[in-house]
Amino acid sequence: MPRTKEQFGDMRSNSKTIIADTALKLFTIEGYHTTSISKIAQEAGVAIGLMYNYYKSKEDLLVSIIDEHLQKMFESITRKLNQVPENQKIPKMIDLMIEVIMKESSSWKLIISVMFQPDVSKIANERIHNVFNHQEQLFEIYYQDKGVNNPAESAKVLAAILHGAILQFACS
Amino acid sequence: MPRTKEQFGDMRSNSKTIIADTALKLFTIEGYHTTSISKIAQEAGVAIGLMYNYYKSKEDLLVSIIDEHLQKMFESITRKLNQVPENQKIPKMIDLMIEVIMKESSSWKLIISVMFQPDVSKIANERIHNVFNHQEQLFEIYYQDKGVNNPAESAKVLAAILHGAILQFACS
Amino acid sequence: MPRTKEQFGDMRSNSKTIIADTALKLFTIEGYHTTSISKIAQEAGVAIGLMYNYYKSKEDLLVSIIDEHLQKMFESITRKLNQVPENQKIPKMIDLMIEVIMKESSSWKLIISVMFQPDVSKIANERIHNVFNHQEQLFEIYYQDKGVNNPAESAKVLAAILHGAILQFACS
Amino acid sequence: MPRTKEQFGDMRSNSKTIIADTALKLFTIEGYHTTSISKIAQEAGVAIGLMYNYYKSKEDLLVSIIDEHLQKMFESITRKLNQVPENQKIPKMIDLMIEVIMKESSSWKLIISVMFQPDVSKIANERIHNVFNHQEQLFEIYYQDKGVNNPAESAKVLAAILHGAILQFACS
DNA sequence: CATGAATGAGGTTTCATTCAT
DNA sequence: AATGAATGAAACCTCATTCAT
Repeated sequence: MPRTKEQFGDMRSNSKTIIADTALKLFTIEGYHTTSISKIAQEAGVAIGLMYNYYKSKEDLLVSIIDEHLQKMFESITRKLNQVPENQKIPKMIDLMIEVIMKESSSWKLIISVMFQPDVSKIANERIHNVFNHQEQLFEIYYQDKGVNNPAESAKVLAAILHGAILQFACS
Repeated sequence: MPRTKEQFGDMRSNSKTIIADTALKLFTIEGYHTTSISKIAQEAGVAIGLMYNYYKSKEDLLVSIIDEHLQKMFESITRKLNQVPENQKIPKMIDLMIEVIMKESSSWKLIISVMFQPDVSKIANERIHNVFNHQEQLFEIYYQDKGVNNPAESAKVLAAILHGAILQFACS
Repeated sequence: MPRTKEQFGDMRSNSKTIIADTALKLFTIEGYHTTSISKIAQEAGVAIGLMYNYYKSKEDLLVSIIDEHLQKMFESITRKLNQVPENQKIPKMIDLMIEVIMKESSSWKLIISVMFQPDVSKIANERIHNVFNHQEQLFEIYYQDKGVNNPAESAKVLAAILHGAILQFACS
Repeated sequence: MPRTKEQFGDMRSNSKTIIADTALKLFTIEGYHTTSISKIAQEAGVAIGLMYNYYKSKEDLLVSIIDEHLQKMFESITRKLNQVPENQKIPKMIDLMIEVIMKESSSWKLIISVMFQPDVSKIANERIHNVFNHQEQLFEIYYQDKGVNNPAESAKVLAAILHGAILQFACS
């Protein structure tokens, strides 16, 4: 009698999580290039080939991990921001970001480090920079609405401070 | 007429310099792992094997480049600090560091990026962190001498600010 | 009500037939090596593992398909040849072969292509060549009985023409 | 003292020839997919990686071998056809083709077999079919010039006979 | 009989390093 | 000092096959 759809779904979900978590850990500690697929498999206690049931390639694994974390963070933040009055959204957003980052610092260390590793993965790199650029734009709109003198410049400064702080934290 | 010893030395130092400069450029733009020795050789216009006349390995090349730049910076800074009264040495040091970094930003981008790339080279990584830790200690001594309340903490903060600024600059 | 033995047999034969037909189609279009078991299963709408209920291996699947078609052809031909006077058997055989091949050209394209693919399967390859060699021997006996001068040579020529024609047809 | 350009050129040429010849032999005997790169290297007496100094990939190796042989054949044929009166060019061309094929039968076995192996390499396959289609067009022009009734049809028949003959020969 | 996640041998490919000249 | 062909370990990746349910 074959397993049910649900049982198979659970198996997949479990394996995928184990692999992604192990990869995240090793990428963070050892770095992306020096972490081999077989090392991940060994550490995760699965066969080498299993990763390829869930991810197209090593790069796809990295990008997926990063995407998932970025998405999770922004989902959670966006949800919480709904209950905040318009003119306090940006300060609150900064608070929330730092909160999220502190709660899941290990995965964030990876994300931060990828930002400074041009050779890790151009794709992953672009994703992250897009996110940060997008944030700067949000800041600019915020400053425009507030009638600040030079919103673009102010947004740049705010983004620099925020991202600098994240960075300082993640690398401590 | 046979070449003089100096001319040989020049040639050597010439090829060596070209290789090191090319490597620095490529490491910074493309990253350490994605820059192959043959790419460096091609870009530098020399044979693949030539690098191994000057450096033991690819890692040694990286470490040497970094060491050289760190050393050059601290030599230059130390020299200039001799003419500065004791109690202004730290502020002056910070000025000088930023000045040096701005003048040779491309090499500093590499150094910074290596700091965040655990997989590039443990050795290079350690060197750099040693330098930054050493600097923190200097700050601590400075604050002790000044009779500041909590010199260790103050040194940490100063170092964080300085290194954060360097980082912000290097990654802009 | 429990299923009868026959119903089970039908189901088995159903899945088996679907798998074999799908495999034949894909092997012909895409080639043997580039057609994966999972592709066949997907296309056939069954689980990957099911194939192994019916066939020992991928190679066995191929050999079985080929064997089945060869056997079916010769059974059908032999049956029809019984009603033919002895001295017309060979010409009739040729007619029948061409008829069969034209009726099931797609499967024959596979068989032909396997003949020219040493790397597909040594076993399958040998089977097919045996069949063709066997046919040549039949021709030789036929020519001997007819008192032809050089029966071996004539048989070879006849076989070459026939098989050349089959080939030309199958690859058009 | 480094080797001269010429010495290096000879080395390259020798290695490339050894690899291509060995590959041709193995592809013909064992087939493309069942011949591994390491088998070729071993048989050729060189390191596994050497092939990649000369060819981009295994497929590129195959395509290059085929291209080279097709080109060599048509060059040689075209050269010889220059000295033949216009209205005898096609018959002469057929003679020459058969001559060339008989002289280098082993490489032609590979080419023929690739024609019937859709999974070997779509690229190689297309190249070969282009050549044969081109030839059919030449035949058509020839028949047009001769004022034959149905030149397209006649060309198709002539091509079929010629290529059938080549095939019969190559697979004997 | 049917399922598909899991396995791992074996393939292709890369590239730091060596070495004869 | 300089050359670049040759090496081969080790990486990534594929896919036929197994097996628990």
